[in-house]
Amino acid sequence: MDGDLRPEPKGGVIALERGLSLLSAFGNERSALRLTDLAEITGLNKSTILRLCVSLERQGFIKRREDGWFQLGAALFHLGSAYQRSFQIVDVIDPVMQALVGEFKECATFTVRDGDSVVCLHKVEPAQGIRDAGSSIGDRYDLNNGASSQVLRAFSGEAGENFKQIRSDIHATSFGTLYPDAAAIACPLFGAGSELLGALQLSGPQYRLSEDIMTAMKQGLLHAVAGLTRSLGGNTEIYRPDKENN
Amino acid sequence: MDGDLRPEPKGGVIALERGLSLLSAFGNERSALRLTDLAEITGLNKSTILRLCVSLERQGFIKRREDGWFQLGAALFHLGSAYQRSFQIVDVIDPVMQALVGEFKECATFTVRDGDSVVCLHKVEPAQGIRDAGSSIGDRYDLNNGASSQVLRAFSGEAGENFKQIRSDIHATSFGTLYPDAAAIACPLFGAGSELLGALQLSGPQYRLSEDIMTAMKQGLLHAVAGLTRSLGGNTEIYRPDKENN
DNA sequence: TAAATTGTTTCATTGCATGAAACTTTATTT
DNA sequence: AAATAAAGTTTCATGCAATGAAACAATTTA
Repeated sequence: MDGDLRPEPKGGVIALERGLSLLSAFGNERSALRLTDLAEITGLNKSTILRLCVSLERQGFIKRREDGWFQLGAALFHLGSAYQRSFQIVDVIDPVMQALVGEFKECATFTVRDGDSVVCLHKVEPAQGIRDAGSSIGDRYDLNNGASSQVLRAFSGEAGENFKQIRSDIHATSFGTLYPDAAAIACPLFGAGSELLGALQLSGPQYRLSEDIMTAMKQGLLHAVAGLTRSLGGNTEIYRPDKENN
Repeated sequence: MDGDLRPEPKGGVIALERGLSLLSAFGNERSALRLTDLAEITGLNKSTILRLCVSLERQGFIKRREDGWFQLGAALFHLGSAYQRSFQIVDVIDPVMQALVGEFKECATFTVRDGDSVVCLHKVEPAQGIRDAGSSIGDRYDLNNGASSQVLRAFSGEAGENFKQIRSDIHATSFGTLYPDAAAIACPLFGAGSELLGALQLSGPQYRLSEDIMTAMKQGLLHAVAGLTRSLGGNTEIYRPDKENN
């Protein structure tokens, strides 16, 4: 990073992007940063950072602790929650996910597609013990080969034999794709207009997920999704395995 | 609003604050806004908004749909989640809150103080039925007279007879304070350094919360909090009803 | 005590954010 | 369908405000 994030294509406001880059500096694990850290990460001049932070703090996007460390502000949490709430689905699927987790004692995640990335909108974890600690709420990563990503890609109409297969199976599985000893199974959730809303996934350590259990999970997921689709006003019989963008 | 949000005190970056004000425009219920809406709410010139939005979108803080409507972007959700995660407590208290909700079939909320406002960091709702639909995750409001606020104020050392009482009771109740037919009971949660972390609250419709039940809830809460305080490395006997800032 | 690191303030320079105006597109009214 | 209104977009001259080097203060390390 060289702090030279002047809008490449054109248009845009440099000062704003610099301010946003300060916020994004917190996105990776570190929950508190010092002025110097921010300068290193963003490549901005310290004077500039200080000035930008005055504005960020005034609007609640950042908070400077008494010891001088910077932290994210409550405004972000507020807006982040608003973002999640804008997908009204979450409230509806939460109980269903709770039930699935209760039944299978494995993690359930609900992800949506956002461009070429995946956002984990919701996650329900089993009470305790070894579990999939992969993606957690709020995570955002590029589409990959995990079960959920596969589903999201397949039902966005991506071309390819495997995606065709996933569309006709109405589910995808993955074994050790992202984490060597994890396995997952996912299926799509459709809304009223038969449009893809997201992917519902169950995942856990491979050694616990025998073929029998995976089959049971598949049925559990498909059943759950059928119920959801119905309560979301969609038609349960809308899978069109042949639809494919080219 | 007149769009004239030039930094009052001094310092700060106008362009940045304008950009942030665009984000904040979504904070109140409306999950999608048109250009004109944004112009009305923020008082900014449409050209300016468009330019700012280029940057906001480039960094994922906003998303413009194909139909031209603006929505919050995934980056906010990501950072909002990071904010929540920075309070490591949430993971620890969630199972406890789940248990409380399971036992009493009423809503549990965990709130923290942020300056003169309260942020709802976590909420667990009973499976179904009538329930407290008051504050939900991500909400942020001024300190008020609800049970949680009272607790947060009392254990921040606020002066006053009632706060003194709350400190010695180690809990506060409220009946119809915020919503005419709701009632709530809350108690403080302390961390390792005996510092106030936040308030844990149970709330529901008054008609269901008889005196007996409130007593049971009080015991449930105090028991839960004692366990939490222990697992957070704190001393269970740290309540100092006499400590008071003046 | 010196040296190094981090945080803060100032200020002259000019880069870039700005908004009016002109224009296109979409909706609403007649 | 024509006329009108409303919403969205692009352009560009102007001057305001964002900038970063430098000087300074406050800390930490040697």
